[in-house]
Amino acid sequence: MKSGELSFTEENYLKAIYSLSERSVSFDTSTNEIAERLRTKPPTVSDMLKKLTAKKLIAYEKYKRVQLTKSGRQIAIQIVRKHRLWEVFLHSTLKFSWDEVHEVAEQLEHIHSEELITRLEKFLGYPKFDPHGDPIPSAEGELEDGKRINLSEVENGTNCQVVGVMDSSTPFLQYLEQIDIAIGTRLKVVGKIEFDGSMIIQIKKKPQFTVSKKFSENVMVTA
Amino acid sequence: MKSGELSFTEENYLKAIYSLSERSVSFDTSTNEIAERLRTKPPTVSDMLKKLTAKKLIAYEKYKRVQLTKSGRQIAIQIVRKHRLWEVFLHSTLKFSWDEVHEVAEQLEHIHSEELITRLEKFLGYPKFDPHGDPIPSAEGELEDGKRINLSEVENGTNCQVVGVMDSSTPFLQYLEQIDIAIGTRLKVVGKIEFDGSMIIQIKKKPQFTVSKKFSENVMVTA
DNA sequence: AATTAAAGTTAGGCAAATCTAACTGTTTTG
DNA sequence: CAAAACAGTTAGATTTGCCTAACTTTAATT
Repeated sequence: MKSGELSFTEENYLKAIYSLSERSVSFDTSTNEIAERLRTKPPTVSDMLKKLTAKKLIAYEKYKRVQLTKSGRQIAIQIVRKHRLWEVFLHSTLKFSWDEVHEVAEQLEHIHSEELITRLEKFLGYPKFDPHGDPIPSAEGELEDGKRINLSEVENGTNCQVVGVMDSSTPFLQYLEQIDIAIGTRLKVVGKIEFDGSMIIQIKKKPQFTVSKKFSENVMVTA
Repeated sequence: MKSGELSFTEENYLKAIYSLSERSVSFDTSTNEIAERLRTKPPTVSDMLKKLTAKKLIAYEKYKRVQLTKSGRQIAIQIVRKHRLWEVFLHSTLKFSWDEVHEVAEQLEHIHSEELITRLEKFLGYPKFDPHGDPIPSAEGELEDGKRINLSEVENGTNCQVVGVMDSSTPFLQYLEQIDIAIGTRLKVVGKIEFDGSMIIQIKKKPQFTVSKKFSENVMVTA
């Protein structure tokens, strides 16, 4: 391991602390939560927290809750970025299904090479969201949270990108597949029908088609 | 690490033993050679050799030389396979140069996922050689050593794939680039000129062109 | 063949990451 | 508010991979 680089394990701790903190009001988390997330035991976490404190990656005092420092968060975000870019690669390029990508991405996210990620991102066409619809941080760590809105709220003539669904029933997913819409699909709203809220949509240069209000209300997009 | 899976370190030892053995007449290697290859010290190697012996991955007796067992070699070959497929990915897909791919592939080769390699190989179009012209073992561990011959020896009307060069001077490499020939390029010999040994070549559906005998003698291909 | 040189192995130790068992602090609650 | 429950830490052991120093075996050389 090159000097300055973190170990696989340290990176996993930062990632866990990051994601647990994000889910909390006070942007912090606890020893036990981390232990549970990483399927390890609290004493192990206690040890690591001391180590990460020494490296100034977390702000932590005995018996208190844990928060990432600015540099700790920066590193965590870079790992998330790598994880999500690899997920896009696995899904879009290698045709893994949505649910198969995570495990492998967990390994790939720890590959150390700036250049690799830069080129991978370029190859993938600078995607903004992973196959689960979660946003991909930029190289600078910016989390563009292009507010996710309902397709039904998109204005006429606007381009948007599909980032998730509200309904994950089989019929709905099959319908999506049939009309060739998936996470990441970019589409344009070319018309709306006042009468019943139907929408006319265009994908790339394919023929336009119409979807119902019920449909568009179940698709999440970002501008 | 899932049970049965080898650690990063163990995999590196097998790979080192494999490549050092291949280069020897008796298909074996020594403690010191391994230590040097892995930039570690002989006692460390001694320890690991005991461990690998216990796992029946190597045939080894104290103070004697080391050989891989059948299963050890099988595993080593799979690692080589992964390494070379990743090299192709880095070079062909992500446009890394020939000399940049190795370091990153050293990390990627240890990702554990059969499915990943299966899909990666398919995506890459089942390449037979890596960017350095070394053969890629099949999923079954077969090392197709489609004898590398001189392009000048290829018969009229035969398809072949470029696997290496004899000359690596800048002018030659620049010429290769200019006429769009790289490692992995598939081409067809469509004619030969008796007079001076020139060759008429076709790549995919591009226009045919002629190369000199001096040129074709410096290109290695496989049938 | 005896001695030196080299190759290889033990012994003992260290650091990282993990565990269990026992202890200490904090929180909840009757 | 005291006691139980929970959360968190320390202590001490284990495993893996690595090291140096000292020893042993094999090989080379005079």
